[in-house]
Amino acid sequence: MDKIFKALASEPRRRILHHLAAEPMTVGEIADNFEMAMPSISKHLAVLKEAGVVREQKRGQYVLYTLAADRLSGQLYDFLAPFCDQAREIAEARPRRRGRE
Amino acid sequence: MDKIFKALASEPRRRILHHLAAEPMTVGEIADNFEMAMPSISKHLAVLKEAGVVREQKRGQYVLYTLAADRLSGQLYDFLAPFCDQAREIAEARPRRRGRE
DNA sequence: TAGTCATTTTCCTATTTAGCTAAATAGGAA
DNA sequence: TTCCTATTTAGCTAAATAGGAAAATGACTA
Repeated sequence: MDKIFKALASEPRRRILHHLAAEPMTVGEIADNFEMAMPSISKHLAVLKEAGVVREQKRGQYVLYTLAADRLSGQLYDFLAPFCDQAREIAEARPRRRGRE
Repeated sequence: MDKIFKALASEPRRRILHHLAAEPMTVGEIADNFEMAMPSISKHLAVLKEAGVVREQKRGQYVLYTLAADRLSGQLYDFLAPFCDQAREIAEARPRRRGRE
């Protein structure tokens, strides 16, 4: 739970998620939308991946990043569950995935 | 949107929210549940208040802090809306409050 | 008034984080 | 192999953050 909030506590990282919501993209394509240098984007992606909210696929020399919207919303519903009835219902209705963190 | 994620990106602050979910508490009562010194708790509460997820009421020399669960969940649903249909429905159904940022 | 209690503010230090450039890694093409 | 492109890693500096101790504020009590 710590990782996801640390990951989301960054405007550039939240912007990256919005870009990935449109379609999966390579690091370079993402970087084209930012002023930031590519290594910085790469590190932001590593943080998002560590938090489980994006997935990466090696495509030859490219790395394609995909939004894991289910993990993003799932973790936030889990967090909200103790504070909000609707979130608790949603969280409980969600299939619990095994293994992945 | 930045303030709330910065606020939640701290385990002590998330623990404080859980305590306040049970009942409103003074700074001292909250601090009794932590190893941390009271000034540190006070500063964490200021961050949470700035993010709009707790409210404070002066009670003589005491300050009573209350969880603003509606603001907490409301902001997270707003964030999730672009990523999750259920969140979008909930966010749109919520009465938009004016003025309070 | 002085004294006490609850809380916040100030000031300080240690740690973490963000961003950069340069170098390293790895895949594809010639 | 060599070259080129995409991405990550390393190393650095500047800025932000967390926490503590001590001082300041504000409210109640004797």
